[in-house]
Amino acid sequence: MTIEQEFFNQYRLMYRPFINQLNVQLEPYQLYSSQWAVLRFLNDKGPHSFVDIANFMSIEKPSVTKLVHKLVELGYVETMTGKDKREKLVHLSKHGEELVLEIKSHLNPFFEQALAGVPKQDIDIATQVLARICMNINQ
Amino acid sequence: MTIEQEFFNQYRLMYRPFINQLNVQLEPYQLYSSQWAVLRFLNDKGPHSFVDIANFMSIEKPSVTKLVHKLVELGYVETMTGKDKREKLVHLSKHGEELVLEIKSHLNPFFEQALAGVPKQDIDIATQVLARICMNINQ
DNA sequence: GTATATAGTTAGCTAGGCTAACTAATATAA
DNA sequence: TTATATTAGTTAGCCTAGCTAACTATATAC
Repeated sequence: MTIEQEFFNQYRLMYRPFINQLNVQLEPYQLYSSQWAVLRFLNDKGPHSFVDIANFMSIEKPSVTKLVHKLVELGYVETMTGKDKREKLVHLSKHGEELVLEIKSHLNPFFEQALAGVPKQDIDIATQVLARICMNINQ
Repeated sequence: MTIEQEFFNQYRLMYRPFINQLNVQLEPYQLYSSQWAVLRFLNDKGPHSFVDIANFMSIEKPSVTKLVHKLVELGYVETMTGKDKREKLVHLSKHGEELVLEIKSHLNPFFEQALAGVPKQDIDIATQVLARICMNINQ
């Protein structure tokens, strides 16, 4: 088994336990991890269109429609017309902004526990490896 | 944003592009990535029961039933009675074994390209980080 | 010998995506 | 300037990849 194979094995092996635990953490807020990903994107990068969200998350437009409409329903985001009459910009509502802050701090202990015993330097390296793979795959 | 948050953001951001590309690579073999995960497990770790597969993959038994039955249908795995009349051991068929070898070598260029420009040492560190997280989450 | 636990199955559900086909608005090219 | 092509978002209906609840058959414990 090559070290590349080993890496991707391990990557995939981690996915389900991680997502399951993340969903447990998010349950008190009645959010699923995919919805949380949208909220975090809007919080980190500001208001964006449906197409922007689709591109960032590597999903298709109809999937974004569903996610955003659900978040609108929950009152966490709002939409406004964008640079022309076709485009809609999605942004966090007041309530959504507060929620994101609350969830971020709620998740921190979980993240820290998950990375317990891992040197900060190694976390940085691993993050850079993941980012590089994204770049390599998407170009 | 803490470095832990950054790591998990990046982890999740990579998932969809990676799985999409992996499924493209597996398409010639009429396999989905989840089915491939089962084949690889059986190849790497030898014959195992349905419960073993469920535990290893962090999924539930009924999900394993579906996956394995499909692989039996495709002729890639076979089942035999295990250590008592309840247990069934799943193992690769002759055809399945050949296929795994073929797919592994087919995937190598994809994995190498995805990790292009990443020092071997960093791949190792990243792999260990992922393994450690699995351990931390599952204990 | 009865209660409990374990392995696998079945039925039916959900999250989280997808494609195809559509509308409305905008941009481009003849 | 109109006809054509492109873009943003939506709708309908599908699929993968999981899930829970309830079941059967077998094995274990008391």
